[in-house]
Amino acid sequence: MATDSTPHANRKITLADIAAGCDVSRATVSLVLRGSPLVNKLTRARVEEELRRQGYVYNRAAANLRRRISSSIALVLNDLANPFFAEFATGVDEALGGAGYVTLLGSTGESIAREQAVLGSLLEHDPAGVILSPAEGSDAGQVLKTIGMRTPLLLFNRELGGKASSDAPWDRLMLDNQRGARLATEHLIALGQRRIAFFGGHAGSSSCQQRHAGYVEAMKAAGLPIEPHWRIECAPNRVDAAAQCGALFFDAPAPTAAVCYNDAVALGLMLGLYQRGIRPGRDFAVTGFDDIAEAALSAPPLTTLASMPRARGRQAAELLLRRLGEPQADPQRTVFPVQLVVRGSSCPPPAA
Amino acid sequence: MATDSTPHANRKITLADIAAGCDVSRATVSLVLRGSPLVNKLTRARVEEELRRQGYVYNRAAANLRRRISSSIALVLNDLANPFFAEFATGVDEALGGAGYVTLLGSTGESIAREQAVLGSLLEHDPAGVILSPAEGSDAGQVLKTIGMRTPLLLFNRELGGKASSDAPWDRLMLDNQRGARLATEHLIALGQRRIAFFGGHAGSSSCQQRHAGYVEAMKAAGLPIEPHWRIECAPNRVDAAAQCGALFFDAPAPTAAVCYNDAVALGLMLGLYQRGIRPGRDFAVTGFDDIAEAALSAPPLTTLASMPRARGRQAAELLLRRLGEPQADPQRTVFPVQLVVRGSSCPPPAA
DNA sequence: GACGGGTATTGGAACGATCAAAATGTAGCG
DNA sequence: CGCTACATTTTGATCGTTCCAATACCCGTC
Repeated sequence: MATDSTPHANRKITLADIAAGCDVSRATVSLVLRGSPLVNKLTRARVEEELRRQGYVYNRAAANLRRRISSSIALVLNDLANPFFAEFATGVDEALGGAGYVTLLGSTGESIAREQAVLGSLLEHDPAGVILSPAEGSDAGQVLKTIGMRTPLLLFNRELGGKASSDAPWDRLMLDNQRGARLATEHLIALGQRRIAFFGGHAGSSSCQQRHAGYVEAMKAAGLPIEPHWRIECAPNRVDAAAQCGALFFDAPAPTAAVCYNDAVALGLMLGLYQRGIRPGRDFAVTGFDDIAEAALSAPPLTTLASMPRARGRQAAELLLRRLGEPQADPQRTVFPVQLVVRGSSCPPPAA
Repeated sequence: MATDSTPHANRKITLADIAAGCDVSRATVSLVLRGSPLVNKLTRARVEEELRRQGYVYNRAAANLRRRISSSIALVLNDLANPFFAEFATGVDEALGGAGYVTLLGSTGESIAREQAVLGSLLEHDPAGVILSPAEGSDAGQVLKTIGMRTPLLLFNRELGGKASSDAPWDRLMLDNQRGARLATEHLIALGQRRIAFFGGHAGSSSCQQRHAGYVEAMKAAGLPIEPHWRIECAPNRVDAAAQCGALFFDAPAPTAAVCYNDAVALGLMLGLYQRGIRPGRDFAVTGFDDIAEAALSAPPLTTLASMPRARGRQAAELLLRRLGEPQADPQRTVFPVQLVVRGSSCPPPAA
């Protein structure tokens, strides 16, 4: 069915081939490709026919080299397998694709070494900008050194360590972690909870610190005590959270509610609670963070904070694209106000 | 802290800059960069120092242009937000990164039009190959036309419509859908189930057809009847599955078990069952397909078929890389034998 | 002191596109 | 007929890298 009048040379078709094929210069073909009004209608038709006939595909790399521009954006994520980031990536790709950019993907798996390697490798492809959700413990100096000053960086989700935030030469898109955790904690307090734990995450990560700070803020404002053993660390995934569940109950007084670092942790904790015969949403209140798809569908459905990752992805892309337009403007910090979504997993304490 | 002895010109550093900086030719610098044994130790040291001093970054696009090779692979997925594909993408990126390739990402959101657009756009960046999990209803002729004969294609997860499979000039990596669904159905039958529905997915998709065929095969082999209203279609996501749950019980005889198109559907169905007061894993048996992370953590945990998407991603990358090495070899079809994972959601029928 | 044989280095032409400037052709007009 | 005005097309240099052939140099030998 394909129009294969041309024998299959094992070489790629270039402008020169088209030019030769319909007896014009390379420049004219180039003008046709870019829809310039300078070319004669008849010529354009002839050239377009020849393009189709030979099955020409544009070589954007060559064009970009000459024009000294770039049409790709690097997207580097600490954990693509996490649905939150998968949604985010989808949003980024949507928005970038719409603007004619291509997404160079890199996943670091929370490894700083891989982050460096991936950034270095992607930068060799000369992206117009970088969207980075850094690995835990990633350092500003390191990142700045490999990215350089020329390529705009948009930082998502986490701050980088080691350098004062104020003079960082990049834009940021963050979630309002502190306020979110405060809202969740206040919600539990309003339900009558008094012994509330903060569960999950690593104390080293900036988002975890912020969420914990929000929790502390709400507890203090309500005049409630905070026991040291109500702070349990664990890796931000279900499996580790389920495993660490027991730690909540080693010492008295045991908590009757937990503000969790994120949804993955909250879902894992609920599983752990079930395994000990404790019913989340009835005997023990749980809140999450992120509002991933399964939060609404767990049993009980999870009270959490919605950050709308796909929309954040689009937003990140738009922020970066705007930055490309005005490279000199001051670095900008955007904070998205997460929203509390109340569902069945939060409940009053069991009648003592 | 950065070694900024060079004033910040607003131009990128090139080979020529380095060459000028330490008084050698561009060719020599190029040799140093590629670790050629031809250059003198002393010269090499001088050049390397200068590279560091000026903060040179390699321009792979320019090099690829000259060498007429490519160092990127396009990865086009029908639904990146689905954890199954997110895991797959992670695996692909892992393996490609390890082999020095960069991943060009594209997500189509199950739209054929977007698939065409995305493929076209990515191809302009001249990838060495393409890994494609096609959108539902995507047509072989169309895809072949935009990809052309030159760029190797690895098809994942779904077949393309419209062209005979046998003469398709691309490799494929598929899951053994039919056998998987047969295993699940046989498992339910062995538990004593007799009225088993096939729930979810679109009848148009090849994977759905294959899974349904496996179900039919097992039912027929056991001599069990299949009622037409035991085949419920729905979009392959939780929300639609939960909404369609009721359709299972419109007509008698109602099923007491369901083989679901995939895990997302199974989890949605379980939610729908709960909402009608039916307890999955006790009153009604459910099986899924994919073994996504949350399958093990739902309540009850989901009996399903493990396909290990991250490993499949690595495998897909390896298959494509091997193909790049030997472009002339015959197209290859690889089928991964999924494994049945028995968990709590499958149970005998309630004692009639 | 011309010659052979390493070792190290280099100039200049590619790769496939774009851009600026120059070159065509074609009419109109005094 | 010569001149400008306009529309269309072409020439040749260029982007940053690699390849190829050529060269420069050093050392030892006849």
